Amino acid sequence: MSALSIGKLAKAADVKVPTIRFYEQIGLLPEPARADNDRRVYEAPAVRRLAFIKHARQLGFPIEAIRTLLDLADNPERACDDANIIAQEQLMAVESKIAQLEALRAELRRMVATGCQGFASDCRVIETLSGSAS
Amino acid sequence: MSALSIGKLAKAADVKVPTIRFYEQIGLLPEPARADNDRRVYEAPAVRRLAFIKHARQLGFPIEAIRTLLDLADNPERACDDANIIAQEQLMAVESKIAQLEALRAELRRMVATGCQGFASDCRVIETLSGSAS
DNA sequence: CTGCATGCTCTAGCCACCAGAGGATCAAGC
DNA sequence: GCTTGATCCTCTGGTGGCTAGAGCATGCAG
Repeated sequence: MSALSIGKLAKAADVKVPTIRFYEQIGLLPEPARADNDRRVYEAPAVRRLAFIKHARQLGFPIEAIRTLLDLADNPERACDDANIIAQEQLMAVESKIAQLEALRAELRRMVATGCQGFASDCRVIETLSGSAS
Repeated sequence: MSALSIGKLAKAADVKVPTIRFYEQIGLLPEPARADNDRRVYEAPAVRRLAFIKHARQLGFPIEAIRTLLDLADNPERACDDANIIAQEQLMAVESKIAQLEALRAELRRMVATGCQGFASDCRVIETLSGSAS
C-alpha cells in the first residue's frame, strides 16, 4: 500500500510537482499508472528514481548524462565504464568552472575593495569595467 | 572616419554579430545609424560600450545589472552607490557559487576515486547517486 | 561578371524547469 | 448535504543569454 499521488511524491523527494511531470515528459521517469480520475499513481520505486535524479542534478549532471546513468542503474549487468567517464567529465567540468570563478572573484574583490563614495565618474567599478584601469 | 560595419565591430570587440543585434534589441546598445542600404553603421564609442558589456558579462554580471552599470557610466554626475552594491552582490553570488561547486567537487572526487572496473551493479558512481552509500 | 562574403529580418531552439490559465475533482469541516 | 480550499489535470508561454537557420538583398574581389 505505497500508492502516492504526485503531490506526495513531490514532497517525498523534495521536488516540485511540475518538475515530476517534466521528467515524465522527457522520459526520465516512466509513465505511472493512472487512477480512474486520471490522476497519476506512484509506487515506492518512483521515489528512489526521483531521488537519484535529484541528487545527480544537484551534482550538476546534465539530463542526458542522468539518462545514461539511470540506464546503467536499470541494467546492473552492463559494464559501468560509461558511468565512470560521465563522472570524470562532470568532475573536470566542475573543476574548470571553479577555476574560472576564482579568477572572477579575484577581479571582483579588487573592484569592491576600492569602492568609491563619490560620483560615478570616480567609480572604481565602472572604471574597471571600462577597461581604462587595469 | 571611424565608421564600422557590424562585422568590424564584432571583430573589434571580439563578440559575435548576432550578439550585437541582440544587445541592440534589448536596449543595451543604442540603435546605430543606418547606411542607404539599411546596414548598421557604428562609431568608435560603440566599441567601448560593447567592450564594457563584454567585460561585465565575463565577470558574470546579469544583463539587468549591466543595464544599471551602463546607466551610471552614461551619467557620471550620479552617485555610484548602485555600482558598489551591484559589484558586491555579484561578488557574493560568485563566492557562494564557488562554495557550492567545491562541495560538489569533493563528492565527485570521492565517486571517481573509487571507480569500478566491473559491472554497473558494483558501480560506486551509481551507488552514490542512489543514496545507498554515504 | 561571377561567386562568395556579408548584411538584413524573422523565427525557433537551447537547458531545466516554473508560472499561470482554465477546468475537474477530492477531502474536510459545518 | 454543502461549501471551501487544496490538489489534480493539460496546455501554453516565460526565464536568461544568446545561437542557428531560413530566405533574401547587397557588396566586394578576382
